[in-house]
Amino acid sequence: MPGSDAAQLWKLNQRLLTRVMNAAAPRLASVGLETKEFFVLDEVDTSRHPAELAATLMLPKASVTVYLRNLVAKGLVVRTIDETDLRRHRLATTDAGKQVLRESTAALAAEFAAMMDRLDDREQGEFRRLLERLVGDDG
Amino acid sequence: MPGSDAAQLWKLNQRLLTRVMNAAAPRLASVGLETKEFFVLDEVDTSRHPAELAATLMLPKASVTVYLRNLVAKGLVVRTIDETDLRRHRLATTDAGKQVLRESTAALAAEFAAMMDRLDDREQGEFRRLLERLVGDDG
DNA sequence: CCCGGCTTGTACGAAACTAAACTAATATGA
DNA sequence: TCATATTAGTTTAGTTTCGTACAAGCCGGG
Repeated sequence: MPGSDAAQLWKLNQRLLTRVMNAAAPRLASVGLETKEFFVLDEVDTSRHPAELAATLMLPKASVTVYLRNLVAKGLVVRTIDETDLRRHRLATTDAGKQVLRESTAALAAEFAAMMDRLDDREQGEFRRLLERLVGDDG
Repeated sequence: MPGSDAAQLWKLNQRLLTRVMNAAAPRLASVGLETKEFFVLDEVDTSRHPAELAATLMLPKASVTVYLRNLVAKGLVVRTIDETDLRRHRLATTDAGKQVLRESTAALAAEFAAMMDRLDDREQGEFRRLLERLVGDDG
């Protein structure tokens, strides 16, 4: 229950998340996405440019560059120069990207739901509230 | 609503997990462990041989080989032949390994606690309860 | 205006990871 | 019994990911 139990809990949490992603990978592949690409694509319309995206997803900038290059090559994302800051790339999903994102999100819904079904609606709401507090602000 | 909400919960949880592990990495490094090595070392005395360990941690066998080689080189783990099945390597942590494991577990728990400080006592209890439900029995 | 200091995205070489092939030992079964 | 299939662990070769350095652009103080 004291400190070491927290580590145990975290270890199990890690395993749970890994298991879900492993289960989801084939479904993502069927719509042509790698797992990391999915997370990047999913975040594109929220985080407007690569640096912000890297910060949000806690990935190195260099890695984000690679994933974006792939997504652009697949025609799922477009890059344009930000006229207010010429260093920045404004990012946006294409229609095809939105479509793929919808499909992949739907494909994953089953996996996520199966994991979260251990909690009832109220608990899921509470869990979400606490998570947002913990993750919030980037801290 | 349930599906996409579950996905949202998944993402938040994932982000939190990554942040805690990133925060813990320097502390683990100070006792001479990489993050992945920590997970392997932690599992050595539970899963007796590499194949089982790979299955439990959901890592490829080849990766486990590498991590174990490093842990053995550091004197934290010993490999012996299993006399009942000569293909198998029996694994065990050394005293030094146990010591490092205690220290690194404490370090991880400390990071966990630091993260939880954003919540008050009641919320911390609730969060842990929900997390335990979620990962319980490991599913 | 312009010079240092900061930020943005990318490129490149190195490190980490993994899929597949390989060696060795055990199990199966005709 | 002994060929065949299966399992354990490692090695190898190819890919992915990352740390560092860099060019380009922004910003603030003189």
